[in-house]
Amino acid sequence: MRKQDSTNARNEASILRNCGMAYALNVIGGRWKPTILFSLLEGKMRYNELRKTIPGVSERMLVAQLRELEEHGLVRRNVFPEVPPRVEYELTELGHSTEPMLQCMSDWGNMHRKKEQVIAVQ
Amino acid sequence: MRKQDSTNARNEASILRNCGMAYALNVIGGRWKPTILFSLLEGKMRYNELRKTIPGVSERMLVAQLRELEEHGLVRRNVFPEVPPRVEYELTELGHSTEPMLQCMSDWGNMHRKKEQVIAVQ
DNA sequence: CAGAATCCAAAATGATACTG
DNA sequence: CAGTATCATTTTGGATTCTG
Repeated sequence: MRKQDSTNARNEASILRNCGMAYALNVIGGRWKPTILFSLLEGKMRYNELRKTIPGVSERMLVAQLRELEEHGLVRRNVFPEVPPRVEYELTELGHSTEPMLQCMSDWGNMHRKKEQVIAVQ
Repeated sequence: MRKQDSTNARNEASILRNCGMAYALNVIGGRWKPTILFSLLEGKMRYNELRKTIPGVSERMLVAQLRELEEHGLVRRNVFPEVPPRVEYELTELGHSTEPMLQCMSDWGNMHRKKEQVIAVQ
């Protein structure tokens, strides 16, 4: 087996290996989604309540990301027909299945950031 | 304790809870970094070899992301003084510490994508 | 080979004002 | 309250050419 062959085989293996990652990034990637999901792990929340847990997010972005999460089946949106309106967001079962992944990310961040720093998104 | 108080307390707790996440997103967030790191978990690689394991990445982006990962101390860049040049990238100890997090992401992706789909980045 | 430099297009994000 | 709509800005990405 020549060197070239083993290199190509390794590349193909890596590409395949990266599939799951690519899918995950597609669904929960981006600047806001992990934080949104992580907040919702605490339980259902109304729109403005959720927004307050995520410093720096704009209304536009929060709504857009919530819609994408809903499309991908991670988040359920409950609209109550009241005045003033009330909308609650909560994780679906699929949404809850991201917990280990999100917890890993959060743990890693807490482990490696300087203890004193309080990091806000961005 | 009024409702408002408990809501505020919950928000502050969530904001703090999100710090680690925010830090993690800052360091390994973005479209390419998780895939780059995940590929490098396989071992050190030369620039073009690494590029082949990540379909869709441009030279410009790959270099830029590698530089940022280097700045954050996750990746080491070894330049060999040869002609033609050889540059090898490998994870530092800090880089390796992302393995559980990356593995979680990849596992989640593999678990939930349709088994037949082969997902390329983007 | 491993990039740097340049130019441009497209997408993501932000700020603000407005509305059912 | 929970968004929309609009516009401005930033970031990201791609294509191409060039170089030690």
